[in-house]
Amino acid sequence: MKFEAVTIKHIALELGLSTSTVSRALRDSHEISQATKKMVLDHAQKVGFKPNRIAQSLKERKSLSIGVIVSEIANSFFSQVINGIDSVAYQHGYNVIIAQSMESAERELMNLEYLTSSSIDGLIISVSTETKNFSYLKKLHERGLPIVFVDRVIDEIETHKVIADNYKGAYKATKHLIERGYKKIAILSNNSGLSISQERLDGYRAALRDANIPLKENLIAHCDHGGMIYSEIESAMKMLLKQRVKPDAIFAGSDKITTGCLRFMKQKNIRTPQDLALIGFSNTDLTELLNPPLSVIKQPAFEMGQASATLLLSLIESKRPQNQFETRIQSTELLIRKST
Amino acid sequence: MKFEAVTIKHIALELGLSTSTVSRALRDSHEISQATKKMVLDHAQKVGFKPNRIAQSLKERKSLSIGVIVSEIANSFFSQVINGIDSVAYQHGYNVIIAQSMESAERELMNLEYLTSSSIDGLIISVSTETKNFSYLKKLHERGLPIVFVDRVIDEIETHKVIADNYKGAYKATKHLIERGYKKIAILSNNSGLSISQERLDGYRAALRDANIPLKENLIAHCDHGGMIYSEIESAMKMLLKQRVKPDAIFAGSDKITTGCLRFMKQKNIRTPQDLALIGFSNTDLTELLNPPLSVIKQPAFEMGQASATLLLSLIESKRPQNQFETRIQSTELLIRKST
DNA sequence: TTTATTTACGCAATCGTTCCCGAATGATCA
DNA sequence: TGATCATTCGGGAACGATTGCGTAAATAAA
Repeated sequence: MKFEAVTIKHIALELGLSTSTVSRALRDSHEISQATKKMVLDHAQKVGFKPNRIAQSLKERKSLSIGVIVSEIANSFFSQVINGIDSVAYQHGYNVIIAQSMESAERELMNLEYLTSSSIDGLIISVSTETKNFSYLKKLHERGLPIVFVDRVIDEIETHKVIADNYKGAYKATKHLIERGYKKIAILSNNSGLSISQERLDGYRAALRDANIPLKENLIAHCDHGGMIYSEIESAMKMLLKQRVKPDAIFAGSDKITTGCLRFMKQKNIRTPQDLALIGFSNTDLTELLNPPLSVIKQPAFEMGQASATLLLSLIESKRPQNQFETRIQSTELLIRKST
Repeated sequence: MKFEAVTIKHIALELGLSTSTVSRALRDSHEISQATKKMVLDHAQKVGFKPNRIAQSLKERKSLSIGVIVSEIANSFFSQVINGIDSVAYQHGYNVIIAQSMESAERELMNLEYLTSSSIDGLIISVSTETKNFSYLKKLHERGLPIVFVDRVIDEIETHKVIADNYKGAYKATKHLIERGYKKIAILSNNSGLSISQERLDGYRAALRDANIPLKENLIAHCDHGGMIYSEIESAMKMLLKQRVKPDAIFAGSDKITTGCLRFMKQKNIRTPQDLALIGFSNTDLTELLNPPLSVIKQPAFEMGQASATLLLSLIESKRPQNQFETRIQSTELLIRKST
């Protein structure tokens, strides 16, 4: 069914003017008399005229909307990031079109193709765990699509990036565990292909090194799907707990993995922190209400969203191709609670 | 900076054809020879042609995108709803444009005006707590914009609606509390203007009546901003606990309010369930990991999203104005855990 | 009065696609 | 052989808004 809208043509017809005059009057052009302007404006108001944004987009060759691709909306970190993006975009009159990859490279590509068929002016993306082939993304970027990476970045593509200080965050978390007296600290990391995983792993390694604790490779586990599937957390944990040197603390690499760990421990009646301490990256605001209240590394998700939107808009609205790009590293927060 | 795209015109020029022929070839029209089709298709593939969706939208008078307005994305219930909407929209080739009202009627109106300036084909909305004046929404609907309400509906506008069985959910929760032996059951409801609040309050009242427990008006409190502001939960709780007949159980009316209550009790060292039992509507998947594990009424958020998207698409794609509308009531689930 | 200048508006092209008409071609039939 | 058709393609007008350019009328300057 049709939604009949008032156009500039209707107004022109009813007022006995040309469409150009009406358009100019609405845009407050200096070459239209005050009298005509008032007449047009009043009439437009009366009939509830709203300029057709699609026609404007076609004419102006921009859509005033930005695309956002994240792995999952229903994830506290990403929903907060989106919140930040939305707040900035909204202020600047931009629409936000959201798509989820669900950690699937295929869906990510489809979303990408879909969003970029001239319907977005720029893109903010946090790549999926599966993404290995980023040639399509790279091609888009080379053809001039403004892109900003947030959280999970691709080093090979040179553009603005907004990330949390994963290295320092992981370092702080590990150091905290060490200071608490834990000796056998395992890490349950996200997919190893992800930038964040590498950075966090580096932080973990550095903290151990600085404390002269030897790194044990078999205390490092990965969740290839970022904890999207509970069973991978389960099997990773089982693997870790089967080791000869059983870990006394777990450092979890993402929101989903952190809560997944806690779920696993509860199921297996593993007490926290007595049997096994737990700390992890997380952004849910419920961590202090959990049992036990979780020690976490919290990322400034909302601010990261804001920063990426700001950077993207500057890219979109800059007249000439940009080649100076910045990587904003935003600091994380260590919240110490009962689980460590 | 510009993102130069390949158009049908380029292809036509390079192949020595007219734009009409190219267009028809791409759309697999019967009046184009197989040879020409193949030539066009191959070439389009080669140069990476993607039809400009904006131009298509203008021509076809539809945008293939649907608008979604919720109070807040970073709320587990709504993010799950959006997830459901997205899954259906995606399958049908529709974009989802998301906007948040942040429980503000003003922002809701602005989003509405923005989204409807010919850039969406339909709307799924869950109104804000503040929304009292829905005349603009009604006008849009009368002018033919397909609208589906989800969760928080407006009775006065006749269209498809998707809600959870709030009445029965609240009834079950209250009955459960009664069966557990609680006598003085308070309800901390959402904004009283909201449909869901009324339905839940009705269920609460009915359960008390059926158990011959007199209803005490001063055990009913409201959070006008839906728990968006923590202080309103705090003051409501303080009010309830100051009553002469102190409640022994709290029934919380929304996700935010439920966790807000728990937060309050933790702060005040009120033990759950010994000092005060707690049950509430909630959709976070962390409730069982909380301290104590929370008994909750869980809504089928994802399915509600799917249903509303399905209904909206049927509305959009129906040829003639619809006047038979349905209200889908989806059943809730009572999850009993330690907090009651 | 004539010329120059400003003011206020209309014409028409444009953005990229789609689609209604024609029209040319070759095949088919009476 | 001339008429009828199906096939295959091009011309050009939309969709709604914007804008460069042209121009009539009104005003100012000479």
